[in-house]
Amino acid sequence: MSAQTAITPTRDKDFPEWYQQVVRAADLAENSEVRGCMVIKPWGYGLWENIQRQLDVKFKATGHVNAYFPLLIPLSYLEKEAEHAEGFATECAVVTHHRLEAVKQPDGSTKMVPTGKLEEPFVIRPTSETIIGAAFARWVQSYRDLPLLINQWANVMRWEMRPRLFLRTAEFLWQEGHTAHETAEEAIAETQQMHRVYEEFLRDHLAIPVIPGAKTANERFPGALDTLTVEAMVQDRKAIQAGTSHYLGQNFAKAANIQFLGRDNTRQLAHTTSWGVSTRLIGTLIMAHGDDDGVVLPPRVAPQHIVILPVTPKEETRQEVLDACEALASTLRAQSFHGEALRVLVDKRDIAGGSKNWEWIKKGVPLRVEMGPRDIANGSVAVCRRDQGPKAKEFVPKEDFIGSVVERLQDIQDGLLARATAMRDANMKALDTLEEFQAFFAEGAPGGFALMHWAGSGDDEERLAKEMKVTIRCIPISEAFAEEGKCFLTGKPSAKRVVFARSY
RNA sequence: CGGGCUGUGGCUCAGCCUGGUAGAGCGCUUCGUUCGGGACGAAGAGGUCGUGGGUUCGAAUCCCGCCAGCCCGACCA
Repeated sequence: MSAQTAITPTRDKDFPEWYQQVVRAADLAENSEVRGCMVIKPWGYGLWENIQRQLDVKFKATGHVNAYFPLLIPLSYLEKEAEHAEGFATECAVVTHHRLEAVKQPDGSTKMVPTGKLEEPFVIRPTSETIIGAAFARWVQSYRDLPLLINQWANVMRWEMRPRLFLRTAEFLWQEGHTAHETAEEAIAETQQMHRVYEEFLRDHLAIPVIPGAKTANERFPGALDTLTVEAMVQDRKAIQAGTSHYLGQNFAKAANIQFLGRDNTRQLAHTTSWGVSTRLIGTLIMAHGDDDGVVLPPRVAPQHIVILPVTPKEETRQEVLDACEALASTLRAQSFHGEALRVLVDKRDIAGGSKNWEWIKKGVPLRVEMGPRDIANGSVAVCRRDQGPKAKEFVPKEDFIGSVVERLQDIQDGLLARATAMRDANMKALDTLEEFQAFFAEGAPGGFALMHWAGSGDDEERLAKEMKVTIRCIPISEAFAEEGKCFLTGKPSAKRVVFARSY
């Protein structure tokens, strides 16, 4: 009965299957009866709430405010920006009716039949550029109305062919920032600022190192002039786009007619941006830090920082132990970690201690604290860290633990980032020739991020994507990638290396 | 939208070829023994066998339609 690892198969054996098992074992989410749509369970949603709250603080700190726009977009709005419309056309859910009629069947059952066909169908938003653009057009009259810095927390729907929990679902939760500016320079600066916010959030909150960079024209958001991305590497060495920030130029302003009277008394089009991250961050988090015993959560976003497990071997001392655990929890909750009160749960459920312990291992709680009669007598607690083995346990004086708990959490947070960074760096290589490139991504090879000199065309890029399933993840912003060289495919001069990888 | 596969208690699946009216493991409930620990034993609850039709005395099992899901391609946060 005792398995080596809590999750089978292990990451090495079958990474995609491991991922699915982890999502289930950690009780994060499940597939629903609606195709491609997931039920996010409390543990997974708690994670999202923390991500949401902490990002929201950063958005507010950079001058943005939240608003909410309709779920349904008039079909005609999507026809205004051709490139954008084409980009999303194949994955739109369309609302065509507005009422149902109950029709009695011969067998006595009732069938609901849609009636009330709509003159103009609505599209369930795949993203909200068009409808927010329409609002912006009403709100902006003068350069004095700019910039307009709006964010929306919402659900969107993209009828994906192949859904996977958190990574690609038909409906998903996200935030979409939409801003309008007087000048291109300001809009570009905004795009870059939010790109940095994402980079920092991934690094400091999710403990995931990313490579910030720009997408190539092929990979750009439909309708954007420039798409910035933060690319993370997860444990199967594939890349995942964790956040994007788009400079939209005047394309959407033109489509939505966002005009204003400028300082020089001329009518001008606004310069807009949009930027977003989604529940995909949770999938990224799982794949970046998870191990063969389940999820490993960075303390900053964990729904619970600490779970206290009362050890109650004897009925006589049971109440005493529970009281002591509650008292410890209260003491801990008075402390804070990065400005948030410590989240501490006392798991009083009357189930076998071992399975209870394993449940929290699988859920990835950063610290587990056991306290039983012996600990109370000794004034100690048993502390287990999720970033160490499931059996690793340290007995420490209770007062010492209380005094060091914040430090311990930060140590776990830092350790996860260090581990993820080491993993990424170990699988990132600068290569120079086509042969090296092919060997790097050959079947059976470990793969990873290949840093290549590139001066090829969009068609060259597409061919590589088709033939080798490898794409340019980004053209890094960092000067660390800058150096003179020759394109590995065309031999043309190149001033910077780009990141090639397989991706999610 | 093309190619392959699958739909059986909460979960994973067996049974289908060779029709006779439903099984296992896990999970769940109760009791007992354990218990700093993903325990053991016993008893028990739980199933229109995706759906509609056909063949048959009789269908989870054979035939046809439909629906849903999974995997492989094109698309994607």
